[in-house]
Amino acid sequence: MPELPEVETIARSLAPHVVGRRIEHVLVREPRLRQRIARDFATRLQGRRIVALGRSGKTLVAVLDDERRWLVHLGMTGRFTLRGAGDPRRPHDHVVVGLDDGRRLVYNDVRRFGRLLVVSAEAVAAEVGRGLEPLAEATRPDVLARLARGRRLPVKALLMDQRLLVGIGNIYASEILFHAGVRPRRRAGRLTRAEWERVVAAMRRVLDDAIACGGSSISDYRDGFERFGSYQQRHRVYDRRGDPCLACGTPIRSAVVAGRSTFYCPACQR
DNA sequence: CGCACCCCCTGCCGGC
DNA sequence: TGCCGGCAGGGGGTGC
Repeated sequence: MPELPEVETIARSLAPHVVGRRIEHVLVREPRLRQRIARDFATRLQGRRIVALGRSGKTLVAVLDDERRWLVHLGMTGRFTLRGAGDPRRPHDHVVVGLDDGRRLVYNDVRRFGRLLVVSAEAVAAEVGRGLEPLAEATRPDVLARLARGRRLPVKALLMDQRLLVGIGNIYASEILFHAGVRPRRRAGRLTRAEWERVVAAMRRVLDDAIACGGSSISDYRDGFERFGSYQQRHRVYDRRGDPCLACGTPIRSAVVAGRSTFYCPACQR
């Protein structure tokens, strides 16, 4: 579930509280995530100080004082939250990281699709992918048009391909294409220059607005202090099948595109 | 190359 | 009320 805006919100909510803190103990209660947590995971964190907390694509990146990076990918249902010293343990708390102020960073994940690892700075790109950041200046319409040239896959699949563009998942792909007025099944290589301009503008606007709203809380997502986001209230198409388009009143349609449920307005999007 | 499937795992919801 | 199938925001793999 957590896409770029949710991961960004978690990083921003936690950074002021964890940057500068030293990791005093690490408890891996359940290592069997999608990728098993490495045996030396705890050792690599133990005693380190957190010098920065940010995001790359959908991955949380904590910079450690030995230059290594602690990467946290939340999968579908992962939560990464800060708890007080006395807070009780909860079901699906898989990793607990105790800080030197007595608080704990907790990785909780019902479905265990997440991923936690500690790698060297140089290895980060290989682990999180080398795709373009949607909000970076360099991610311009002509750049996406070039990546899409000659490709027959649906534009929605291209937006979600983390090898090309990082951070956009199933919710925001549908929302971005609505704002751009482009149907999700359009062949990526056949979008016009003007359409790429609209897609890039929509991408920035939707992701910026979603970050400003603290992300979308559909069911599991909460920020680093378990607060809800509110961007779900601004969704124009996601999970609105059959409801009237907020722009023109036409019922929103759904379809499966690239294996994922997809929502669009047949009138506003062409 | 693109996609249709399968997998990972648990919880929830709607239908019967 | 209770059971069961289908579905869920993530990614990765295989085979056609």
